[in-house]
Amino acid sequence: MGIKERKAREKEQLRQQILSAARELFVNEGYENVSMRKIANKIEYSPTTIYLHFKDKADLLDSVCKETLLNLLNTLEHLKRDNTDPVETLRKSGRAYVEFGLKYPQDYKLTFVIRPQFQEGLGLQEGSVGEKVFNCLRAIVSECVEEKIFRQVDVETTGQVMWSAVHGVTLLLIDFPDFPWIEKDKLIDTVIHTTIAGLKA
Amino acid sequence: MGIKERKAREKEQLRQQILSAARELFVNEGYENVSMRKIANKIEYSPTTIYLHFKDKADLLDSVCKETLLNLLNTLEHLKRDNTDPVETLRKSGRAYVEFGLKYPQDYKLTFVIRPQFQEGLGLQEGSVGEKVFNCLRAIVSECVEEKIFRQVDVETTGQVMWSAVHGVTLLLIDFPDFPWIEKDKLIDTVIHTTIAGLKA
DNA sequence: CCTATAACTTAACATTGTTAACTTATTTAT
DNA sequence: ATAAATAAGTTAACAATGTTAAGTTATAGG
Repeated sequence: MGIKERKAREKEQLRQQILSAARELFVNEGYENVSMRKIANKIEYSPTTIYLHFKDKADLLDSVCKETLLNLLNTLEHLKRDNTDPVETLRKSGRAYVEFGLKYPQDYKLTFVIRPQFQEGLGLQEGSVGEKVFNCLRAIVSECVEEKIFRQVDVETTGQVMWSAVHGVTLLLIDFPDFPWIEKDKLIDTVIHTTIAGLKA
Repeated sequence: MGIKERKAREKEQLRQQILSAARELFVNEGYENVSMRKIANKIEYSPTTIYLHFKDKADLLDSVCKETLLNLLNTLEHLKRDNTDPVETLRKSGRAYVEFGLKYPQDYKLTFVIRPQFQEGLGLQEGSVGEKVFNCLRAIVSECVEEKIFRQVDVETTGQVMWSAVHGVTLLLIDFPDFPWIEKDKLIDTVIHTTIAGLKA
């Protein structure tokens, strides 16, 4: 019965092929400027083959974003954590978050801006990767809160404030590259530093 | 010679008609889902007439965004300012900024997210409305800095940190309406409060 | 060997942004 | 007043888009 498994493997392989072709094109040319035909050409299949693996273009985007979130999750979870200083861990995580966004700007925008527009009503459903990412942030924040380093008792509030800050600076730097920003690294550090300072009593 | 002026007036009138039809459609159905033909139908002209007033669809978007920025500028400039307390003015401005974004979410996204994607390389050119908006923020921030209320001497840094915070929370609330946010007003206030607290010594 | 099923393609549909060519009306110059 | 020029607007067409339905081909199971 190994023959059925080979088929399944081949199918999964093609799925991955489509996915990585789509990602590459989305990232380089922007979601709107990539047609199903372009993706199909790249993998040397007919356009309709894609529809055997993905419901439509939005579904394809969805899958690409899921991968991006997995990458982000992986990045955040594998940070060297200083167990004696939770605030330092939070700072590092914030830094890593922004850096991730700037390293893969199109991926970041695809995931956190474009996708909500096309796939509306995504509220962090149970078991989703997005939920895991936020849980990761929640865990780090909660350590800081539990040790009463922060004024704010509420873990949710603290986490959401932190997310707002890093999300904001990431998107501004991506979307307005020609704006007269101060030195980029200084801005990122100051945003994170300021937010953490503000969260302390 | 009043005849030429009438013509010009009529032309301007049609331009405005196109513009407001476009805005309404963009806002209700999203930039991508609005075709030139749809706009043309709405104003009862042929599609190509639009091209007599606007270079292309991106130019139309540009003009819509310019209006949005003028609205935002107007909102910010007409805030009742407490001249004895610059920090309170900053707080109010931040609040007004976020509220503006949430009141016209599609306009906000169009201006600060979609437009940079289609009209890249817009770096706050001289005399632009965007520049005026940022100058407005700069002025408020600089009062706070000059009175040495803030740790940070640099006006630019302070302003950009503040912008990051309000931009971040605005977009998150717009893009993920189903996320389990804490109470919306509390989040906005906490973001602004935290940032300002962090900016103080 | 036949049949059912899976994998894939071809052809078609309506819709998109945009351009070129055409018509019609109005202003200017002679 | 009439011819020429200009402006305003339309019709028709282009290539490209996402997606579906129908058709083809090869392979698996009985």
